[in-house]
Amino acid sequence: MNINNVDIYLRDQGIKPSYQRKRVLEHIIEHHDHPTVNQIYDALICEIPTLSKTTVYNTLNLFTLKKIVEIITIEGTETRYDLFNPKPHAHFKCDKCQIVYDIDLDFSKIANEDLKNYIVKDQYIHFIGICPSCSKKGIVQD
Amino acid sequence: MNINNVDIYLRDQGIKPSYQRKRVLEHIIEHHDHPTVNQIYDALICEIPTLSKTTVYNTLNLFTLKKIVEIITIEGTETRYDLFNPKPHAHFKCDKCQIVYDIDLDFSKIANEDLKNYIVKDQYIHFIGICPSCSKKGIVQD
DNA sequence: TTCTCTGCAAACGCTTTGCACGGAT
DNA sequence: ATCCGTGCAAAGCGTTTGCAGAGAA
Repeated sequence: MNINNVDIYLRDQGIKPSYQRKRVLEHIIEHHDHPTVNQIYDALICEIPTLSKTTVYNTLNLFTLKKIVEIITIEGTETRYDLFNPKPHAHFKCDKCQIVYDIDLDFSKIANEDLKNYIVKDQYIHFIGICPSCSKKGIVQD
Repeated sequence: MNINNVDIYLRDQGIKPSYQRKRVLEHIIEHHDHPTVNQIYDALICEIPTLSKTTVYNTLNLFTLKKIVEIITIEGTETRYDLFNPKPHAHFKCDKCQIVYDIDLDFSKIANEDLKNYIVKDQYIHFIGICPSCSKKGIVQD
């Protein structure tokens, strides 16, 4: 997604562009690693010393409601966020570097016989393993 | 999976077949709806009034470690359990009846170009929607 | 003034941990 | 007597809620 002006973009979505909201959105735009609430909080607390986690939660819940971001559930314990992406795609989480990558993947190809009587509203695919960057580094798989 | 004698099966896995452990395993064998810890606890508390949730957690963690059961993460908040199934398959959760179904699905078909440099260790697919039983009942999709 | 965003503190739900009792070997 | 499974109570962790004060319109 291309958001040139965070201020105008938020206003267009009917959201008051407070400093905190703009910084959270900017962080998600600039970091494609699908950060958790804690990662966003830790990254912003330096420049916004008064920031509270509640505000990060409030903001992300608001953004999710407005379909600005989407929730990615990979491990049960951690809720990760990414810019909303209407294009079908999967996620890959690297065991080593913990980064979550987007993978282009056409879900329609996997629609099969066993699903034909089900009405599918949403579909989620994720992979766990070693990413190209980590396997190139020769880090041994355990 | 076919487990005729829970007692012998647990012993074969190197697990002492206590009454609680046998009942938890039997519940999972008899219920293919991928129950949560609470569902298992609620189902067993009637016949085992002294049962504690800690024991259910202990037992399921032990079973997971021994690859007797596996964890299914669909919504972030709820950890569901099923008998370990080495055969590749996906899950479908019905929005209406909340039941989680197994779907036969060959993951190899979705291995694609964008994944070719990734070393995939695990793969998870799940769908959300309306199951055949609920859509037959004419329950309207919202 | 009025509205609403922020952020502290407390509550909440799920899961794990510490520990003592009791049953099995 | 030793080992280990159980279950209570408390702690831990991520997230939500209640609420008062600050700031914007």
